[in-house]
Amino acid sequence: MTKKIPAATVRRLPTYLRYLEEVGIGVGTIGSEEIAAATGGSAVQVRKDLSHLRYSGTRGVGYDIDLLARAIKKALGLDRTRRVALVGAGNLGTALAGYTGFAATGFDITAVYDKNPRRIGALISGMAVRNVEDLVADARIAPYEIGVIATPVGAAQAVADAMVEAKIGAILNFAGVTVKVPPEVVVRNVDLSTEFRILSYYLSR
Amino acid sequence: MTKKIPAATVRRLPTYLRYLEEVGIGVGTIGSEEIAAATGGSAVQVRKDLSHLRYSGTRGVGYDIDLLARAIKKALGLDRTRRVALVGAGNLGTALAGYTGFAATGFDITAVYDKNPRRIGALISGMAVRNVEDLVADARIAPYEIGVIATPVGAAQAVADAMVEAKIGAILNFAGVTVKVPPEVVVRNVDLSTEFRILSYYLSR
DNA sequence: TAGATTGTTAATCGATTAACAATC
DNA sequence: TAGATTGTTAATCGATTAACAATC
Repeated sequence: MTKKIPAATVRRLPTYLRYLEEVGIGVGTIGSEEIAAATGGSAVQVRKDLSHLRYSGTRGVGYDIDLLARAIKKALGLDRTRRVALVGAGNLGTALAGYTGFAATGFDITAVYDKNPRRIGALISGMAVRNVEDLVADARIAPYEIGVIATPVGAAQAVADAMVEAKIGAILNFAGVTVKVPPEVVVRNVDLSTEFRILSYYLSR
Repeated sequence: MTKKIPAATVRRLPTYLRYLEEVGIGVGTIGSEEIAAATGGSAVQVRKDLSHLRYSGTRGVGYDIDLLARAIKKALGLDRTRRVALVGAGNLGTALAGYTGFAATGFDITAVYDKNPRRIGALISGMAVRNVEDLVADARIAPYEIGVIATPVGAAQAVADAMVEAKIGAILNFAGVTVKVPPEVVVRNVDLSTEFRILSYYLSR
């Protein structure tokens, strides 16, 4: 177990990494000023964030892009592939299943599930949609680490329960409703209407 | 201009409101304890958050659901409809355009844009996809307040530039890359790979 | 009045920023 | 050595929590 990284830093490290991947790994060095400009933060904050990593930059020079990217990956546990189960084969699920791009490597969406018989068996990104009732049994054979909920509101809690039963440790919930899970399961919620409403507040001032 | 609400509170108010809408407006009162349980926070935090509103609860009783919902809506500027322009008519854009549900009322996705000639003219949720080059001119006739970027990485900055030129004040960016906009434009970023990577950190400890 | 529950003040905790030391 | 840039310490700021007063 490595040293704990502050939550705010954990949220920003992926953005830094994404930028490093964009400029291209193995292309020399980069300064905190450039990373900050590209990711919308301040240079001090970038340096403070990066100070939690095992790797340090070189004063007067900057950070070696390759080594920095590796250090961030290591710190975020991105040095291994994680199996992902996606539940919900509607428009959103289809969009998520088709998600590629360099930043998505390391997350292997192994199967897509749905409960609608019309969708079960259909092909999405080359995968035949499976019955959500098979999720727990499938996980016994090959465990999932991450579950993605891309169902309508009404189905979300049942899906979360199944994911917990399948011993999934982290859930990404797009369903627009808070799901209840045991405290050891990590949940992140992404909801369009919540985002709109937050923006609305800042528009109105 | 009303009193400023702390950023952390602004992020949570939509979740409270969503829950109130779920239990049903006009059904009596509700306690901070129940709101906390349903939204995954603590009761003190709920009360502290709600103390920023114009409306106060009743000691010994709780909050009137109807009045509380109204007060949150008012505070978030949800007492009016906002026009939304969605750019990117792929899987994700289609999913977002089809988003409905009570929480989405008040955000009127008026038009969907794309730059791919094959998609222009196609129907998405009853709207004919328009050429993204028309965005600025369209906005001159009827302004948009919010822009949603649902394009691939490569197109995102150009779309953001067009949105700024169209005088859009708030952007919801699903493109997985940080876009540069003037400081008065509010941007929120939603990115699948970033979410996966954050979850990865918590899985690895 | 007693019980329930909100609202506020102060303390603690965590995050950001300023200032500057370190060192390539 | 001088210039550039990182890394750290301390100060400030903002968010959360504890304790309790207020009041229905």
